[in-house]
Amino acid sequence: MADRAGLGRSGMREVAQAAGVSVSTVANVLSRPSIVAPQTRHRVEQAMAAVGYVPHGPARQLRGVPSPIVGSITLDLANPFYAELNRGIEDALSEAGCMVLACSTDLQPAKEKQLLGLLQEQAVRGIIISPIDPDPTLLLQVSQRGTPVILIDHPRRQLDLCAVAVDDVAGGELAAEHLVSLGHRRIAFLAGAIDPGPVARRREGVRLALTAAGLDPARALVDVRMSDHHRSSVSAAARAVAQILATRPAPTAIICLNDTAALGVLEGLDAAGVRVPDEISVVGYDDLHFAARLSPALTTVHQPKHQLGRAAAELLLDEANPDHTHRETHFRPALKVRASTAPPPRRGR
Amino acid sequence: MADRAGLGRSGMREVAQAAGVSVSTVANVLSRPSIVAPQTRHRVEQAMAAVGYVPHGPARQLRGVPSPIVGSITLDLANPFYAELNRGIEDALSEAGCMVLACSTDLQPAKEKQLLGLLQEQAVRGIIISPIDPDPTLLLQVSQRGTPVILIDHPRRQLDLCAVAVDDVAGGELAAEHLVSLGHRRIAFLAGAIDPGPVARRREGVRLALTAAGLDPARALVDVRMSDHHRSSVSAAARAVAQILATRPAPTAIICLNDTAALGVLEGLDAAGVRVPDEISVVGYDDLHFAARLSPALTTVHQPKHQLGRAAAELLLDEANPDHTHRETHFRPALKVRASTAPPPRRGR
DNA sequence: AGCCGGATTACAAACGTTACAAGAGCGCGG
DNA sequence: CCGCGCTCTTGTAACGTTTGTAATCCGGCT
Repeated sequence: MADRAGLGRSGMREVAQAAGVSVSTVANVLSRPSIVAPQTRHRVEQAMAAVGYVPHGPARQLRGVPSPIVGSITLDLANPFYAELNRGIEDALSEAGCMVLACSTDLQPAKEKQLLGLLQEQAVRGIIISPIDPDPTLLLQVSQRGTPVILIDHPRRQLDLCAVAVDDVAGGELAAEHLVSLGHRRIAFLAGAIDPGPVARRREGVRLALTAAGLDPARALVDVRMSDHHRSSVSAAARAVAQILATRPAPTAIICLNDTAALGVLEGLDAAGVRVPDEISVVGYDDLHFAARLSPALTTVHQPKHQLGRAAAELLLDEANPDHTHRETHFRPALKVRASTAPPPRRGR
Repeated sequence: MADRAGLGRSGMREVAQAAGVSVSTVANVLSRPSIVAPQTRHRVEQAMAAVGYVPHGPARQLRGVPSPIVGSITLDLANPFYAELNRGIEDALSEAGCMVLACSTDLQPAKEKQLLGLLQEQAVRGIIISPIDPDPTLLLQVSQRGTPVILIDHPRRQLDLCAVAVDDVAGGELAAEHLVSLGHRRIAFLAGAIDPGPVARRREGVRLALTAAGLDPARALVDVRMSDHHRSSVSAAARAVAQILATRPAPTAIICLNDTAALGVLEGLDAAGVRVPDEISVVGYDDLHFAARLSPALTTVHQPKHQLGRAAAELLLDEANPDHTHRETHFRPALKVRASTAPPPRRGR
């Protein structure tokens, strides 16, 4: 009766034996306690405690119970943006007794493909993905094979999948409109070596805003790319600064693909002795915790990271619902104006 | 023969039928291809592609194949420290085809217990945990029941478990010695509402260093605690600043439990018009990406976050090894001196 | 005393996979 | 021409659950 922990795992069989009942009675205690006589139930419960019974999830899955595990495929789970996103997913899932299996692709389509395979094999409840591969056929296949897929920040077109997104074009527009209204006429857009969809759309938003302001994007917009060794994105950005400073005519503002890159940009500008925002303005993207505390405080585009994850998880959980229909949840970005942006310097044409 | 994706999942039975062989032959193609005649093998492989076969992990597990899933239980996966840690875990695991199931306890022992249960049920390959509950018996039980447990930053004593740790006492000492050598004689230690082991040990390290310097900890060390609504740790810290500033005699330096809190402290000091480091010095902990870019750049204690996770995952993977012996991997913290620390102001006694 | 119904509990099959033992087919030497 | 050994394939049982159906027990009724 005491807590003698049998070594190794014990299953219903051991419990049944210890309680002097059949395996199915043990099963009944677990899944339909009401049909078991109270006395028997107690005996079985005591036996479960005595042998240290832990139900075996995989076996249950085999019998059709859905897995409590949800896969999350992002570019990098250490990136604070995705870390917050995953946390939002986790919070929504935990209310349903589910958990996040967090995976990083490091922008490599091959890795993404491999992860999709692994997750399918695990028969997860579903997959939430920020796709790097623009081709959606694989995702559709996964979905058709029975693993629900929720897209994050991917243009869904008429795909038969659920999605959550924040409007990246609008985000780019916000940043550019702000700079234009301050008087900037030549703006650098700093991106990585490869453009995930969201970054490309932000650039597109910038382009649209410039055009709308009567500027010629071909002149007003300077494209800069970092050599993206994914982990050291801070220092890569610092190196990109040199390139921007060497451009003629010189941009008077930089829009960065995210706050982490902006961090590196500020560092690089500081090292180069260029003052922000007096000599050049800097805009970030994401509004991470530290953005407001940088020197100078970073003007950036806010994204509802936690809510985004939560919404994705909620859509995923709803897929179990028999009358579920695929749909899309939208969020709007918001500009946070802080100290890193100001009118361009006078001599800056 | 074409890629007609059957809706829903298909198993070996469907493959066998499509290839005109028995289920066991399909199984052989998968697990011991060499014993299958090349011609048959090709036929089966084509059939697998045709029906879109995906192996069913849980069923394999039932037959004894270990799960590729590893649980990671930390205080908060959105916290950059743990996000980096998880990334280290993921990197080591991915080399072995494994994945991280990332969970947050939010400092609640009850949640930790619940997660341990869920992970056990999933029959994960093992669990890597930064425990909040100081009582190790539950963890030992989990381990005895067949789920390997790796501790992170937990005093292992003679527990029969693997562990990785960075020496928190030494970290506290580093911070305090630095401040003492600058001339500080009254130092505030800012902690959360509850102390996880690591924070308590850092405080202990500070105390030891002060004593070693001939100071009386009862006078030289001021304990301050934040009301810890876990998510808004930045603003909670800002509020704690008021409390510190009101203390008499006034501390001339603050050691924060982590960089995130330091972020809030800098913000609060800024709002209160107190200059750092001229009027007060601030030391962080963790050395997160942004620490070097704060204003002023934050002096902090560096922890090898990624390596810590990697080491934990490697220990866990080694548990499968038949001649595995439980052991401990140690790391040393390192002080990063930057601009947020300086000698105390003159009048500050 | 035999039978019935309700309340409990037991049996058996199935989920998708693996591994072992056993079977089928075949060429070769005796 | 038979049987042997070889290669390749298949049948079968088992992993720990769940679930539908059958079996058992009981008291009460006729």
